Amino acid sequence: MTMLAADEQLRLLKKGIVDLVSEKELLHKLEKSVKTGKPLKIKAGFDPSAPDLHLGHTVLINKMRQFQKLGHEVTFLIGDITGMVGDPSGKNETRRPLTNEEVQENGKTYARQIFKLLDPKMTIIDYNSRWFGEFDIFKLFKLCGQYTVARMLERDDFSKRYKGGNPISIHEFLYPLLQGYDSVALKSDVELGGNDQRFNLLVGRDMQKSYGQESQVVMTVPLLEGLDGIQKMSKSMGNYIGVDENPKDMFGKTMRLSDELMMKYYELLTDITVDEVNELKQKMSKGELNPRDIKVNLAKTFVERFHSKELAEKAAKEFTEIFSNKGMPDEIPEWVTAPAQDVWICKLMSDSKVSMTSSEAKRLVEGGGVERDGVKITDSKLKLKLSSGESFVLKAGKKKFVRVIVKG
RNA sequence: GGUGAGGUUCCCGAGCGGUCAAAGGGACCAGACUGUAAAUCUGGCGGCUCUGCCUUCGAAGGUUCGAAUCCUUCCCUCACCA
Repeated sequence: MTMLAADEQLRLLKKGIVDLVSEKELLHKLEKSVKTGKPLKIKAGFDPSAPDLHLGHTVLINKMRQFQKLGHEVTFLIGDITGMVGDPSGKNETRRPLTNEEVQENGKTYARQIFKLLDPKMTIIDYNSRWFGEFDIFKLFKLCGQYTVARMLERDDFSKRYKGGNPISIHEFLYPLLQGYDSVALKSDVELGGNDQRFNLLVGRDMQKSYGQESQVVMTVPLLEGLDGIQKMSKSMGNYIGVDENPKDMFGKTMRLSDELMMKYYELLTDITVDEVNELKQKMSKGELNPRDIKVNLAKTFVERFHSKELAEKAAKEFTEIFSNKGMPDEIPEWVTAPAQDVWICKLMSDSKVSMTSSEAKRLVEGGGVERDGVKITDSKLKLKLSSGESFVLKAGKKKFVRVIVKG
């Protein structure tokens, strides 16, 4: 493969990033790579315990792909050892070590997801247990000796917790060191990460220097805000769109974004240019375009990227059915029960899984959120008679449906 | 090791012997409104065989007719001192 000129590569890579430490070093590395024909080693680390990628990760993965397209060697590093520590992000406990099988399993899950975006032939998947597995106490001493407590406390998260009187366990200090050592083990030229990883990535630079290597270039990408528009997108916050999610949810969740957030998603997650984004914004404020249509388009883009064009169309159609035309989805889960007298509506709802508990069901009914075949139910004490052969649709809130079928 | 302050329902945080399933805020759910939203307003927000019953206020015991509230021991966190 013939490589693009170094300055041209740099120009492309600089797009859509937050930090670059440092541009000069990156240019230098690129020049050397072009001259020798040797690709740069690009590293990005991932947590093994939650192998579900969401759109937030894809910002980073897109950047990896960009490097890949330019001919560089991308390593998708699964931190199966660092994962036991957990990145210090609040109250952390040492996590249970994953078994070998679990690590393998999660690795496969990751692979399936990233290869929707990355080229399988050009991506290396590695595990940091490969070098930490045989790390002994002496090596650990040496590693710990490379850094000081004061420097560790520079990390925003640590200093906040420390000042705020919140606990910090010693092992949490280890996390940045271990992550930094990963760069030493991989001899990485560039490490990519989310903006919140800045500190850890910079430690990697120091570590490499301590171990006699040239420091890696650090590049961070913006953190994607979650569906709430406040917190960053994460699985634990529940404000995410997963790349593995079914078309219906992926579409629905996108449609629930605020207009403002929608534009951010356009900027960070699609290929359209800044100018085009601005044009869309203008047309919307002038009323030439309906924001809803722009959002539908975004939702389709996502479903298309992670599933297929057909499924994107289907999801769009179904969405319009349910919400705009107040219809019902094509596929409603079915729940079969035996004929009975005096079945309490709330019990029926909890049994058929349309609500978690009967108390919750009661609240839903009293709040006017329950319909039976399109007719609102208002009496939370309602008893139903279920006779054989009967079937009807229960709707709880906007999104939950169940078709009750009486058999027997 | 010493001294002081703490651990309350998903989170923050009030309560400090009965009127406490526990104020207030956030998150969340539902209804109204809309363009699917957001914002706003309204209601809800432990469970159940639901005008009652059961479980919950770090853990275990105890005092009391009655404890989140008092006592004892233990566990955990923070601050200052060593």
